[in-house]
Amino acid sequence: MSFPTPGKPVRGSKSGNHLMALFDLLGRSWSMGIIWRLHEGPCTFRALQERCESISPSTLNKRLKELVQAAMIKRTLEGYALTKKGEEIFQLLHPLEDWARNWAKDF
Amino acid sequence: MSFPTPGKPVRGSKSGNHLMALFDLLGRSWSMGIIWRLHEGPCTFRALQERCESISPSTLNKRLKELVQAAMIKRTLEGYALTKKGEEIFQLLHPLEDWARNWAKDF
DNA sequence: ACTTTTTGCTACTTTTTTTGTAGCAATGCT
DNA sequence: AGCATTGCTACAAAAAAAGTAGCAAAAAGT
Repeated sequence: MSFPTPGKPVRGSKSGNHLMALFDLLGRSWSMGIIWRLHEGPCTFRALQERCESISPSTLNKRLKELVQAAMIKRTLEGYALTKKGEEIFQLLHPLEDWARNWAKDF
Repeated sequence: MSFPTPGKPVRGSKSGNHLMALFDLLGRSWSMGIIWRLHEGPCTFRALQERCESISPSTLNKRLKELVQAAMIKRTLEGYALTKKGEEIFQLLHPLEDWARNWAKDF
């Protein structure tokens, strides 16, 4: 199993532009949700599945493998956890929360 | 055609948590890429298709309709363009570019 | 006014992703 | 030993995305 690798063709860039590779990775179902939920703390596969409310084990497994390969998630004695890079991505996504709150008002 | 609406069930939240709705929307293929490319300036459907390098018209059309409904994109005399909200989202995504550059070094 | 080009799609089929459900092997607890 | 929990895998079904062709409307050119 592979993940959208910078330097290889990805969605949005035949030459594998790094940003497009990142968009391809984060733009898969549940990617951002998993990172978000994992930030609450390391946890087991099954617990993570529950945090996500409705993810199937097959999808969770696939996404986890990709994110591990992409160095955003690692396995620890306490289960799956964000790496330093994963934590950084979380911090970059963080501002979306407030923005989304505001955005939601219009619906 | 509908988009992940805050307040209604979305991927990651049965109650439609606004952030999960946003993740659902942005986490569809090409969503972030389209926003990114549109920031270069308003343009026509066909031109946007070329900016995206490899998007199919059916997917582009679907994504555009969703993003228009989500108030991130509007139609103008010059073609499709980011709205104020779309521009804000772009600004929030912007830091990902530098991060991705760095991340890419490890592959 | 009429031809040509460009534009914004739609229609349709194929391929890929995601979902949903069942369940099994490994580990740990009692 | 027996039972519960964990981390998955297998498989089928549904949904999303890709790929290709082409048409109707508008714009541009002559």
